[in-house]
Amino acid sequence: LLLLWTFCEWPELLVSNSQREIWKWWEEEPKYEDSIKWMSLRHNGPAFPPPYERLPDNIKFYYNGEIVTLNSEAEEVASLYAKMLYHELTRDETFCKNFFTDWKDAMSPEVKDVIAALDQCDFREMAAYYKRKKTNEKVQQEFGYFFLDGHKQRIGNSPSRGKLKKKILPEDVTINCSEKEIPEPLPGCSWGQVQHNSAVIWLASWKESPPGKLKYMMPHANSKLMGERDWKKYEVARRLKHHRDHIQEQYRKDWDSEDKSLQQRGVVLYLIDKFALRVGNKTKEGMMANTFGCCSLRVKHVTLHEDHKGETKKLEFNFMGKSSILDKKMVPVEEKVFRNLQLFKEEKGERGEADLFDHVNPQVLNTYLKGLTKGLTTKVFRTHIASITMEQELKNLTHHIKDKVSSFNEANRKVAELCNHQRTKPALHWFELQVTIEASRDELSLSKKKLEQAMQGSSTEELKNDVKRKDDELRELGVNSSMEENKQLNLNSSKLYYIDPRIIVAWCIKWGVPVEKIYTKAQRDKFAWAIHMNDENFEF
DNA sequence: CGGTTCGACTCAGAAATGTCACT
DNA sequence: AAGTGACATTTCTGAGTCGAACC
Repeated sequence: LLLLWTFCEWPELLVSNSQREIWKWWEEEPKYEDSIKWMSLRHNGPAFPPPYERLPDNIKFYYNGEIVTLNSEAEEVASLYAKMLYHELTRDETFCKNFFTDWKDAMSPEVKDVIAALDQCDFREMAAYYKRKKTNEKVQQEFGYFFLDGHKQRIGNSPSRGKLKKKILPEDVTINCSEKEIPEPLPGCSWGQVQHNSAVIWLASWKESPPGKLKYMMPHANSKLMGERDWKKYEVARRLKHHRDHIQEQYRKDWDSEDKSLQQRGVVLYLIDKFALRVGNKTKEGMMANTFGCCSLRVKHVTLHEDHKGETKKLEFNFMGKSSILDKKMVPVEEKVFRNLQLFKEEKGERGEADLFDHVNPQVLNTYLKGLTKGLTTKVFRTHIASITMEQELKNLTHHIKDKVSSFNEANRKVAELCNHQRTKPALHWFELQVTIEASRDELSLSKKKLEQAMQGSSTEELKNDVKRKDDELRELGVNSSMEENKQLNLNSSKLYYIDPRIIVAWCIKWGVPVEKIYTKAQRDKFAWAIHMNDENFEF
């Protein structure tokens, strides 16, 4: 399960330093059908890092205190572990066990005989070497480009490095490009497959092994291919306003339906329409914590409060959502929804583990929604509600607050709250903390020593205080290391994925706020289409 | 034909990196 | 004037959605 290398830097070949061409694709008439994504697509394929370089002679690996010379492959694998020696993961039993098993496979028989336990291995010299090397080298991480219909475009994610996965070779990679524009693989290698599929936008793909999931090399967010989709996404979300009344009317009727699946669909749709929940596909039941969305909610995730704090009919959500972020909130609901939920829970005998909505699933919902208007699916509601809310909040807040940027952030915060976008304040890294504690302990013992020496002499009061203070500091560090994580709102996700940029651009023009105050460089590139439209009167 | 898996995107917070004011 | 530390921005890649293929 080891990935020795994976794709990383892009060859500089195609990178020119000349001024960046701005392709105003949003001003052009569509030249081909929706289902065709490109006419020509040229790129160099993924770049592979150079082969492994052996450690210099002065850097040793020790087993049980003795120098052991590893064979090249075993050393390469060891270097992966050494590089993350001070990462919390190296304390994880399973991680170490897996690593050790895989590492042994890479060892020569002689080395294998010697190395019997991971905890007798001393990687510290190697770790120090790589830490030095990393800071010295300052690897130039230049992004690559590809050519779409003759225009230069950036490539998106440069896939992971240094993770424990299988080595990816050109033979594992499928290239997607124009005919006659096939990139050169590494000398002596060949691509696994080459295809010319203009119905998709990816440039290269490969299977990650494990877990066998497909990975893609995709265009950058600021490219035409991605921007176009983004624009389209907001257009669909915008159109929902013409259908929302009808949808609401319909689901209110469905609450009274004799048909269980209609009745449940009605309630689920209400929850999605009111509280911007995700649809909730089935998630893989592995060792990972199960997460939930609207359709997959269990009985225990919803608590009904008949009379909560003097108000009536409140619903309490409490479940793990996407990325294991806790969704916990108390919301008012309409009488009939309340009664229906009560019924659904009773039907399952209040068994907490039972599925609350056992007669609907995401496919059923989307099939229904697609029938109402083209492109409508459940996730559109989140986009729609977020954008509508932003527009409304901006209208309400901007007049009252002198600082326009703060009022913007305030509106943004409301949307983030709605979408339950959280951010975990990172606790001090385990290792860094250990180092700090270690240093602190050294200081303390030094002070103690000084104190002892001074005992013979006179003025020891100051030194005594010093010892006491340092002792307290050390104790404090110990407490902080077990500090509980504290959750805060994260405004970035909603800004990047849910709020129509044209709303923001219009607001900027109206209040004379430079777009630069709101969007970062990368964000301005991503939303170039919206910024260039420059429509002050835009209404979502 | 209903459920499950697969392929292709789309969204997610954390980690890594950059910046800037202050020593 | 190089370090440092708080905060901002960018990168990374896992975790969702959803239509289509498969069975």
